[in-house]
Amino acid sequence: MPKKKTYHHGDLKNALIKAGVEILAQDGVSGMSLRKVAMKAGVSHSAPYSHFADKQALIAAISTEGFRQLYERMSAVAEEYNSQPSKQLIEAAWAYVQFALDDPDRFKVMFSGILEKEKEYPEFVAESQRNFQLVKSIVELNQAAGILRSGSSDLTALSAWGIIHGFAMLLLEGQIPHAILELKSLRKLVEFQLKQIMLA
Amino acid sequence: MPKKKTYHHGDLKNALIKAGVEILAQDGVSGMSLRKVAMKAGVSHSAPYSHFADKQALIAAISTEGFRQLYERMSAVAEEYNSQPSKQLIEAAWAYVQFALDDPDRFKVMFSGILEKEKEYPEFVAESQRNFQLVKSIVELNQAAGILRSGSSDLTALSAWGIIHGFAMLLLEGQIPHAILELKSLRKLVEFQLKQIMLA
DNA sequence: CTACAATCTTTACACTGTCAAGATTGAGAG
DNA sequence: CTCTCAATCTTGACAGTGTAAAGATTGTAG
Repeated sequence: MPKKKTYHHGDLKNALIKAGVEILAQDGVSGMSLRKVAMKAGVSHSAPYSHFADKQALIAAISTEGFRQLYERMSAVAEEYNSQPSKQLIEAAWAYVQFALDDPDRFKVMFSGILEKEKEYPEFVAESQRNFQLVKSIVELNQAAGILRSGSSDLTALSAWGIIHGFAMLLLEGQIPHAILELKSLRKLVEFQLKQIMLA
Repeated sequence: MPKKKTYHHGDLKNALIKAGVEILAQDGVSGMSLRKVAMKAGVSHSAPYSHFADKQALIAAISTEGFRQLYERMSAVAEEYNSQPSKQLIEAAWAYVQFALDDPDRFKVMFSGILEKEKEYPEFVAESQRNFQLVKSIVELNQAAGILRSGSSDLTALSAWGIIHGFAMLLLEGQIPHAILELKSLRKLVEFQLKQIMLA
C-alpha cells in the first residue's frame, strides 16, 4: 500500500495516532508535541485540528488505542490458559507488566494523569472498563477455583489490578530498590506479588 | 514576619517551592509554568534560574518536599499505633491515600513520571527511600506479629506499598468503577485492600 | 458538471522554557 | 568604614509550543 501524496491524506487520523505513539516511544512524554506529530505524519502543523479538538483529544486517542492493545494481549493469554486459573492469573499479570515495560511512556500516558479530563472521552472510558471486566472475569474464575478469596469480585479484581499496577508503576518510576531487583527476576517478582493475595 | 521588599528576596528558593505547590493545587500539572511560579513569588520570570538549573530541578524540589511531608504523616501515625501492628498498617495506608487525595496533582508529580531523570536528584532519591524504609519497618512489625506472611520484608513491603499505591493511582485517575465507590467508603476500601494480604 | 463540505495550509498570537548580558546588593577583606 | 566581589535578581531575546482564524484544495453527493 503505497502512500499517495495527495492534498487529502486519506487516513490522517490514524496516521497521527501512529506517529504520536512513535514519537512517544522515541522522545518521551515531554518530547511529544502536536507539531512534531504533524510533521512526522507529513502534514502541516495545524492539520491535526481537523481530526482532534486539541492535543488532549489526540492523547485520549493514543491512550484508547493503548487500552485496546493491552486488552488484546491479556485476553489472548487468558484464553490460552483458560483451564488453569492460577496460571491464567499470573500470565495475565505478566502480560500487563510486559506491556508497561515495552512502551513505558505510552503506559504513563494511559495511567499517569497526563490525560486530564478522561470522562470527556467516552471511547477511552469504554476501553478502560473493558479491561477491568477482563480482569474481573479472570478473578472470578480464580475465586471459583478457591485460589482467590471469595467475596465481591469487583473489589477483589481491584486488589489484583492494584497490586500489579502499583508494582508496574513503582517499577517504571525507578522506585523499586535495586537490591530487590537484583534479588529476583521481574517475572518472579510478579508471581510473588500475586501470591500475596492467593490462598493456595 | 513581614516580607521585606528588597532586591534580594532572602529565601527565594523555598518561596518558589511553596508557590509551585500552590499553583499545582490550583491549576494542575499542565498549568504550572515556571513563569507563573516566579510571578507568584513576586520575582522576575528568570529569577528561578539562580536557584534551580531548570524546571525539572524545581519539580524535583517540590517532589522531595512532598516526600518529606508524606513521611511526616505516616511516621506520626506509625508512632501513635506502635503497639497495634495491624492498626498501624491500616492507618498508615489510610494516611497514604489521604495524602494522595489532599493534593492529587502534587501526588501525581511525585509518582507519575513528570520528573524524568530522578536519579540526578540525590535528595529526591534519599527521601523516597526513607519512605520505603518506614513502610518496611511497619511491615516487619506485622510479620513478627503473624499478621503478614513472613519472608523477605523488602518484597512484602513492596507488596503492601504496591497494593495501596495502585489503589491510590486508580482512584486519582478515576479508573475505579463508580459502582465500587458507592458500595463502600474509601476508608473501608483501603482496609479491604490490605486484608487481601493479611493473614488473620 | 457543479456546489458543498471535509480536509489541509497559511498566517498569526500569546505563552513557554531557557539563555546571555547587565543591574543591584549583602557580606567579608583591608 | 569603605571597597570589592560574588551571589542574586532583572531585562531582553529566541526558538518552540498550542491553538484560533481565514483561505486553499479536493473528493463526492446531487
